[in-house]
Amino acid sequence: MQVFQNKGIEKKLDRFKAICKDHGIKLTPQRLLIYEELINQDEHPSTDMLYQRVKETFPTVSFDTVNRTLLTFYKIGVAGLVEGTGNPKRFDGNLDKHHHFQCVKCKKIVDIYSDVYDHIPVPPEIQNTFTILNKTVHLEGICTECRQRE
Amino acid sequence: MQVFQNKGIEKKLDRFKAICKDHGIKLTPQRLLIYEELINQDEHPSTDMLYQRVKETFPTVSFDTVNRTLLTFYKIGVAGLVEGTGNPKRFDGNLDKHHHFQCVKCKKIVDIYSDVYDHIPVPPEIQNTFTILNKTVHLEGICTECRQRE
DNA sequence: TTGTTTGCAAATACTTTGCATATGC
DNA sequence: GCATATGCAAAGTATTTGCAAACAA
Repeated sequence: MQVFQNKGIEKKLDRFKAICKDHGIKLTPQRLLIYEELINQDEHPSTDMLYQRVKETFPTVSFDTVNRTLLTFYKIGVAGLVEGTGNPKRFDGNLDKHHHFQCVKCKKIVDIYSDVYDHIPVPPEIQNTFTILNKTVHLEGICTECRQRE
Repeated sequence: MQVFQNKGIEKKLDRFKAICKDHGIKLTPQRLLIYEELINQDEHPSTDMLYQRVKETFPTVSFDTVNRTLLTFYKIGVAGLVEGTGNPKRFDGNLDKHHHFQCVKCKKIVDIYSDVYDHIPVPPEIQNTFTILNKTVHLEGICTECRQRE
């Protein structure tokens, strides 16, 4: 089981390195570490959240590098950017097709996997007018913890 | 036709005034004007966009008041806040159930009305775990103008 | 070696807060 | 008259930019 998990990470790392090469982007230790920390998390971190983590193993890294790196990752398609109504930006290392639920109280974001959501149709008028690149369902509400806390 | 249009606006204004009263919120000329400008627009304005407009008929209004007012409107439920990945916040005077398409190039937001989208089901695991308050579909892509401009 | 990346610092953008004055109710 | 709202200014947070030194290729 452990082996499979590692295999998955190795695979992602290889893919990551390939994408960097494709984009003429250098493989620095900072970038590698930031990438590893990002895919290691499921809390959809902001730059600061990730900076705090990365600093632990790489104390000299700057907030700035983490931020620029995440934006670069987003641009070259190795990271996602979560939709929402507030600040700061929240990133997503999970590129498998999925959707989100966000708690309006604690701002927690939870991944939702749904075949139905993946295949909702694009209305024909839209299909013909725009080029659709992405399609996501966003659920909003109150999570169990916050409901109990009331 | 013109009459119907005005009637719709009158209706909204009445509803707006009622909601303000319910929330113990005073009806100031600024608020009234900001509300009118907001429902008069379909470009999902940011505070600044709306401030520019409001200033034309009310030159002494401050950016600050516009911003605070929009946030208040959101809180009492007379305005929506558009989901997205960037800044600044974009508001929405249209409270009819609808969804959005956003152009990744020019950031334009277009309303989408779809019965199918309005009725997508909530996955049972989610239904049982969280209280769902809102459910929207977000499409992203390239609009006609931006495609031609390439 | 060469062009990119980093870390730092400063600048900008966006949002929020505090407070005296003005104003709706 | 009283409590809230406004306008202003300042502070706070988030994001972006410029640049010299460091580094991957």
